[in-house]
Amino acid sequence: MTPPDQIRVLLPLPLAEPFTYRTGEAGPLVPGDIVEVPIGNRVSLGVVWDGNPEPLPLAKVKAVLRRCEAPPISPALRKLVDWVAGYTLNPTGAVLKMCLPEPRALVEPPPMRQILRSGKTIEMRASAQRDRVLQIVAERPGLSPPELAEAAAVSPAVVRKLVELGALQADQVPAFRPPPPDWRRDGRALNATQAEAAAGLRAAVAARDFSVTLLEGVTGAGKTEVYYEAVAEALRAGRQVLVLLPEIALTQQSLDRFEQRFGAPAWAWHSEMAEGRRAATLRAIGHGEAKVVIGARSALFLPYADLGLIIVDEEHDASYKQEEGVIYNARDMAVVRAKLESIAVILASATPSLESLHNVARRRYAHAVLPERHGAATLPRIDIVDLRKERLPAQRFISASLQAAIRETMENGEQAMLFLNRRGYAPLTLCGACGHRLQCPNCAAWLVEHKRHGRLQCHHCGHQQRLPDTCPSCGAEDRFKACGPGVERLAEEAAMLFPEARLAVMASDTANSPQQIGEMLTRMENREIDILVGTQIVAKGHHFPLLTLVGVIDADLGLAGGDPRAAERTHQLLTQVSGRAGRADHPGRVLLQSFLPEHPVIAALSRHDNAGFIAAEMAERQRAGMPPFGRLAAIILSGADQAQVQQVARDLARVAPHGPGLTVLGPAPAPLHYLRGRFRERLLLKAVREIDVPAVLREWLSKIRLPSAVKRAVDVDPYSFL
DNA sequence: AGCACGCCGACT
DNA sequence: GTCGGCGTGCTC
Repeated sequence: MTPPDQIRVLLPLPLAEPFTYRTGEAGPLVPGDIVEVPIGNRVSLGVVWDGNPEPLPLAKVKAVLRRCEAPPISPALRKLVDWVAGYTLNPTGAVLKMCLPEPRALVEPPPMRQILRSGKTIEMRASAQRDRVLQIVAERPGLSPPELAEAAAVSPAVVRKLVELGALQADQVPAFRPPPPDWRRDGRALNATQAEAAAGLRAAVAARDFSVTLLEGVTGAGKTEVYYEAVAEALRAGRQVLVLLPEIALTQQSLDRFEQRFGAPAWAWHSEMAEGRRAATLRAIGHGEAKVVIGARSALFLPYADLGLIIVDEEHDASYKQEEGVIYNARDMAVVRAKLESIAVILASATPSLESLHNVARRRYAHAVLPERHGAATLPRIDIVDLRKERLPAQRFISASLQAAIRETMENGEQAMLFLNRRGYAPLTLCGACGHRLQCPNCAAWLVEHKRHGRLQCHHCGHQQRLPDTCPSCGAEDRFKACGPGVERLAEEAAMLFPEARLAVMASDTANSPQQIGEMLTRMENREIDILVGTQIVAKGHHFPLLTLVGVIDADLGLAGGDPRAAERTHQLLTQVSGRAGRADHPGRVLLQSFLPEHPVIAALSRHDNAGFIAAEMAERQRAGMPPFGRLAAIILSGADQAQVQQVARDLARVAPHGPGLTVLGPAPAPLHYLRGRFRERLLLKAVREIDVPAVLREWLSKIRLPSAVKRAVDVDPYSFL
C-alpha cells in the first residue's frame, strides 16, 4: 500500500497519468486543490487528482511545495478531463492544460491597474516630450502609462523613464470590473412560437439537470432572442453561462448584442486575446465573477465556478472541430460537459448537423423549431445559373445573369454580396511558358497569390514568399498566369463591371480581428458599401437590412473531392449564405452559379427542400453505416521520411482489429499527403454504434511501438470521411 | 511542454 | 582543440 501522505497530482504537461507527491508541509490536500510542485529542476502548478497513487520508490517521491489560494478544480471538470483524455486518446495532462491555459492567473492576486500622477520635482534634462507628459498628467491624473503615452503622443519609453526618475508617481488600484448583466431587463417581444420555445428552454435551465435542446430556426427566426431567455433564467439563479461561437469573427457583434439585451458586457474568450486580458478573464471565470462568457471552442474547458448553461451557436459548424493537439469537437464535448455538470445545453442552428437531428429522432435531444421569419420578410428566391448553358469568357467569373441582377439591385439602391469561399487572388499560379505550378516547399499544396500583400502564401503552413520575377523551372520572365478566382480577383472583376460601385472584400486575412470585422459590418449597415465580396466569413451570423442579392460564384466548390460529407457541408454553407439575402420588407434573391444544377445539393437548395435533402442524406448515411449511424476514427501517421511513415502505416494495418461491425480502411495518403515538411498516411476505423471505439483504438495502438521520428495523431469522430 | 544529455560541423 | 546544432528521453 502507498503511504497515506502520498497523493496524485496532475500536471498540465503531456503526461498520461498524474504523478505521485508527498503532502509535505502543504498540509491536508483534497482532490481539486491547485498546488505548486517541483518537476525536474523547475516548479509547476498541478491539480490534486482523484484516486490512490501507484507505489513508487520513496526516493523518487518529492513533496508538494504549497497549496495555492485558488478556487479548486471541480469534480465535474476533473471527470471531464479524464473522460476527454480517454475518448480522444490523449495524455490526461494535455487535456488539463486546456483547463488552465494561463496557469498563474488563478493563483495570482486580483489584477491591479497602474495609474499615474505628478511626482517629485527633480533635476532632469528637459525635452518637449517630457514637458508634454508632465503637463497632461497635471491636468488629468489617473491615466495608465499606455494611456498617458498615447495622450501625449510620446513612446511608452518616455513615460517609463519619468516614472523611474520619480517625476511621475505610480499607484496601484484595483482593475476595472464590469457590472453583472441584468436578467430583469426585458428582451424583445416574442411571438407565440418563440415564446413557447423560450419557456421550454427556461424550464430546462431551471430543472438543474442534464438536458440537450436543439434550437432550430431559419436565419432571422429569432434564435438568439429565444436563447437569451434561457441565459436570463441561468443568471436569475446566479449561475454562469457559456455561449460558444464557431469563429472569433462573430464574437464582437455577439458581445454588442448581449450588452444591448442585458445592459452589461459579457466576457469574451478566444485565442487571439492578449495574455493579460486572458489571465484576467480566466480569473474572473474561476471566481465566478464572469457571469456570461462568449467564446470560441477553447472556452469550453475553462474552470467555471458555477456553470449553469451552455449554448452552442451554429452547432453544425466545422470550426468547432479542433484539428491539432488534442483533437476534439467542442459541440460534442459541450454535451459531455453538460452531462457531467448536470446542466442544460442548447444547440442552435439554422441548418442542424445530421448528428443532432439524429439525436432528436432518437429522442435523446429535445427539439424547438422556430419556423417563420421574424417580421414580414420571406425566404429569398433561389435561382440557378447553369454555367454549361451560359458560358463564361476565359478568366471571368461573373455571368451575364448575375451581372444583370447586380445592376438591378444597385439601381434599386440595395446591396449585393458575392460569395466565393477562396481567399486571395487566385488559387493557382502557373508559368505560361512551361506550365510550372508554384507550389509550397513544405506542403503538397499550391501557393495562393495575395495581391494586396504582393506575396504568395501557403494556406496550410503559413509559408510566404514574393512572386518571383522568373519561372523557377524554365527561367521565363514575367510569364506567370493566375488560374481560377479568389475573392481579390472577383472584386477586381466586379470593380471593372461596376466602376461606380463601392466595393469591399471580407476574408479572414482582410478582417481578422473582431474589431476589424465589426467595422466592416458597420460600414455595410451604414450603406457605405454597395457590393461586398467575401469568403465564408460573410456567410454566418450578420443581418444586413438592405442586402437583397447574394451571388454564389461557384456553388459546386465544396462538392469536389468525393468526401461523402461534402454534400452536407455545402448544403449548410449555401443555406447560410442564402439566408443573408432579404430582410425586413425587402424580398431577397440568390443566384447560384453551377455546372451541376442536377446535383442533389443544388437542386434541393433551389426548391427550398431542406427536409427532402436531409432525408435523402440520412438514408444514404444509414445505408453506408456512416455517422450518425456508425462511428469513425482516423489515425494519422506523419514523419519527414516518407518510406518510414509508409512502413509504420503498413505495420499498423497488419495488426488492425477485426470482428463483426469493424472495418479498417487504408493506409492511404492523408488528404494533404505532405504538410509542414512531413509526409502523412491515414488509416480509418469504421465501427457500428455499439462498439467502444476508443477502447478498440487503445488495444490496437498498443501493439506497435512507434519510432520516435514518426508521430501519431488520433482523430475520433473525424469531420472528413475520406 | 521544458530541459538535459549526447553526438557531429565551423570557429576563437 | 571548443561552441553549439537539435534528436532522444525523462520528469513523481
